[in-house]
Amino acid sequence: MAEYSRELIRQIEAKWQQHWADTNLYKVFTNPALPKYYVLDMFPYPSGAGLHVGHPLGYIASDIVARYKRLKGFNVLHPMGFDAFGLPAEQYAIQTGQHPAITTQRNIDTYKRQLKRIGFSYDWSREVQTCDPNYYKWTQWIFMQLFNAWYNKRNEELGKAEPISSLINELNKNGNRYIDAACDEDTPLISAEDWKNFSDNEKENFLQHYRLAYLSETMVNWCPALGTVLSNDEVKDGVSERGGYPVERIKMMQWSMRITAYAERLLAGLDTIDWPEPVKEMQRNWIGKSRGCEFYFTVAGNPELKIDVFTTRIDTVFGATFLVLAPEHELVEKIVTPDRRSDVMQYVNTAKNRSERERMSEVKRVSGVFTGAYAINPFNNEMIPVWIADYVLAGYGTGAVMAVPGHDERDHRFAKYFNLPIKQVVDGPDVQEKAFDSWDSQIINSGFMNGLTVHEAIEAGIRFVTEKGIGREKINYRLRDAIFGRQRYWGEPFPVYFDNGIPKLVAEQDLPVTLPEIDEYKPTESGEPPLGRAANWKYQGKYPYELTTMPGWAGSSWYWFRYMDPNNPHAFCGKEHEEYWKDVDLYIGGSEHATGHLLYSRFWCKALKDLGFVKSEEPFKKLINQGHIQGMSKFVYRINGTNTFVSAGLKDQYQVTRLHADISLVDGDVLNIEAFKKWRPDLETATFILENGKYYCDTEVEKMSKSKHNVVNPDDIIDQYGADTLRMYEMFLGPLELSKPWNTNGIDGVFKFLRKFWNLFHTDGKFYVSSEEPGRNELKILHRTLKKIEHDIESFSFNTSVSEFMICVNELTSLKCNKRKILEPLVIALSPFAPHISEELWHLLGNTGSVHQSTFPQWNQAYLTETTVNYPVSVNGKVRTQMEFAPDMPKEDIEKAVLASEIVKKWTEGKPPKKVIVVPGKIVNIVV
RNA sequence: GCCCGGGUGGUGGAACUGGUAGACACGCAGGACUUAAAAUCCUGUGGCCAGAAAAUGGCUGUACGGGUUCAACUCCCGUCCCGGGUACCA
Repeated sequence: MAEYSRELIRQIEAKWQQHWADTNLYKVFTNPALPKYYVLDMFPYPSGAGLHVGHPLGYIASDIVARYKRLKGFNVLHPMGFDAFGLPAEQYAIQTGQHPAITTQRNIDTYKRQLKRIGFSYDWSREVQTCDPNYYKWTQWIFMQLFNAWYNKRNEELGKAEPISSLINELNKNGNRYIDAACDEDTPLISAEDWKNFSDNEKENFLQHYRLAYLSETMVNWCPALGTVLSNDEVKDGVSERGGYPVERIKMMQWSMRITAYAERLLAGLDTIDWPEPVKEMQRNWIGKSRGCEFYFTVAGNPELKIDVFTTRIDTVFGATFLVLAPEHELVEKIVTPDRRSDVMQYVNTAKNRSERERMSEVKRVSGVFTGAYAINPFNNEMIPVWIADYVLAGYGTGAVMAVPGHDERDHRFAKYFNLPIKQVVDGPDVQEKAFDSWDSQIINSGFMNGLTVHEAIEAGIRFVTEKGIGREKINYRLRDAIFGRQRYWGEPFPVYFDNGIPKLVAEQDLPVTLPEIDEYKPTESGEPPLGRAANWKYQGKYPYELTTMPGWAGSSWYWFRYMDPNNPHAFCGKEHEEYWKDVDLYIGGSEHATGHLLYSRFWCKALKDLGFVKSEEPFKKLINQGHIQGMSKFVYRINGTNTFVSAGLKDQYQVTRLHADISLVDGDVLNIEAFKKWRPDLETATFILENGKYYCDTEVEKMSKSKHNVVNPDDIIDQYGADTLRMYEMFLGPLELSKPWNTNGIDGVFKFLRKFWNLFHTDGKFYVSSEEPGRNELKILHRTLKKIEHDIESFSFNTSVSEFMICVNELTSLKCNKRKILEPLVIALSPFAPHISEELWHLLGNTGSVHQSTFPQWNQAYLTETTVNYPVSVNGKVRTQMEFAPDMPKEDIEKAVLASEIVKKWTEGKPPKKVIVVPGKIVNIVV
């Protein structure tokens, strides 16, 4: 059994996977004596379709790093688990009545079976599942900590979360007069007396303005089809990301998370972590910090009515020719003049009822209405009209803007449409036809600002409003508080009950609040969430529980801590474990989580740190985004109204419908007609119009998904080539970060490489290695390879390490090298990439322990120094010849030798060189 | 529109802080082995040109147009195309 055959591979891989599991090879323990390294994959949602070849791409990379770090002496934490709450399982439950826990478990089993076949070095004893009550007990517990916390901006430089008790103390003493906290905009100012006189109900309502997890009436994205509320990032183009159902904006009592409290720290922290620049940039944009000025205009003839505006361009205030309020703005009612009232109210109503989708798709359409009121510009006392338009958003800034059509494109479009005046106040091209939006010009036509630069004028403007007492500098964020809940069954229940309408936390010893059984997974007839169906589901037998459940991101916002101490019944993570493992050294996952999971996780990590539960400010020190493996979809063409399919080249002659054909039915571009007919009952009677006796399909690169019938299952690749080939091939495909379509074109090359490697250890079909001393040449090959592999893994360039292995094996093969002293270190170096074949050869070499517990061989520069260096010699930048010189030969001598060369003389045509450049160890260039 | 990435042979891709472009692999072509095929092995393979052919040699070439430099896939300016993100954020 010496041939590296399919049968042998199957045996080797099964044998070692079993052995590794039996001996708990990858089990890891907290051990402060050893340096730690934490490599994490973004845990998957276990979908019913199983794993496809795209999933393992990142997992293979992280597994290579994990194994390599172990060989380098690190204590490596490399866990895997499942993000198991989610809508698909619930949708399936609604359709079939099957409990989502059952389907979820089944899917997890499939995933685990598939993952185990690839030979990952996960410590499965640390697996977490977010739907497991032992896990979500702690998700609930963290929610309780956030409910019991507020954000004190006076604590430390950028503020810090504190227990709610410190807020209550202060309220008892001084009311909220001296408090600077992250809280709702509409939080009233109260005295200690007011506070003490509040009823319990009033006290709780007041505290809700401050809690990090709080209940409030907010505008939410309600998706009637899914029966749930969606977060902003789950809505794409006005429809739900999952399913594509319409979404509307409605007001609803909702749990939210005060992530805005952390805006500044989330921003600042980005400079301390090694993440891809695009992801950091996305988070910066998402947080959307802008510095500006907030001040008010008074309403003409009604001086007690003040309209607050926010602007980043106070330097253009003399160019403001009208004000615009959001339709939802509370002052609209008060300022509208009687003659304009009916028009205004009509506009406000349509604007409010316009779905998000309409507003999105009509971004460029101008609409608005005049209120009849005028406001006074405090800078020049000019009266300017006040309008209402839905391009001003109620949720950002103050919900009102000063419109400067000369220097803002939206204001310009509006002014043009309604024929409002346009003033130029920044020096530059004429603004009547096009707004001029410049940050580095001079201010003109602007009273005391004349002659100042934009930046100087902004400072002057802020000073003006501050001194006049009508405004101040203001930092604004685009970031909104995160809605935390959904009207669904398959999620974590809140540890909350209602006592007289007041939300209260259950006692800690009553955790977890487990999901009750219900008869159907739909909302109740009265429109309550599914949990409303649970019979007699009351806290302590009398208090109603909160009926919504936590959103998808709850369980994933802290799971990396649970892996550190996964089975602890007394804490979400034991202190000693948390202090040892601290944070994730390497996190690999898709960039689609840039503004969701990765932002929420950073938020929870910071909050847990503030409250003293963990030590790290940032959860993930280094992040790599792996690219996506796309599918190659195949298409067939059915002639409309018939069951006849026409080959791709002839489709233009007919009216056809384009349909996906499963890729297993297509060989190259040629359809296997017999298999196609058996694919679905309706195709049995299909007829075909062929080209050259064959049916050709069209190909398109698309996302790999079940619905597109282009999924490649890793199991099939493993059946054919083995897990080691799959692993190395996925790495060989190209840089980890790149997205690429899956094709197996090159897989034979990788397979052949492994066989060649195997054959180095075998002579005439028998295992045989020689104990002869290796020659200089062999040692050079070995050490060059070790150096390159080490460098490539450290820089996450796995495709080039596979190439280097190939070069090495090609060279050793042509040298017929079978020397133990060369081959044994190579087995270790290869083991992170191809763990099974390496383990087998390691044992054939007579070793007893596992290769995965050996030590990565150290390369030695002494074997790599060359006796001569090959210099390319170029004349006027064109390489004309090669010359060998000793590595330490002085520049002058090289120059002389080069100029003496016949070939060089030929190219210089005897002319004296203008200049000779000698780059030591690199190149010689002669300029004539 | 704006913000990030990225454009290199027939294909996937390599090229360290500017220093021999196309490593490695696939595919393709030719050859060896074979009755034959598969498998395996060997040789060649960016394009154009010269050479009967080989050896060899020349020109050209990293999306396009400029520039900096002894030297540019790499740096700078402009244009085009592809991918991702974002979208009335005042």
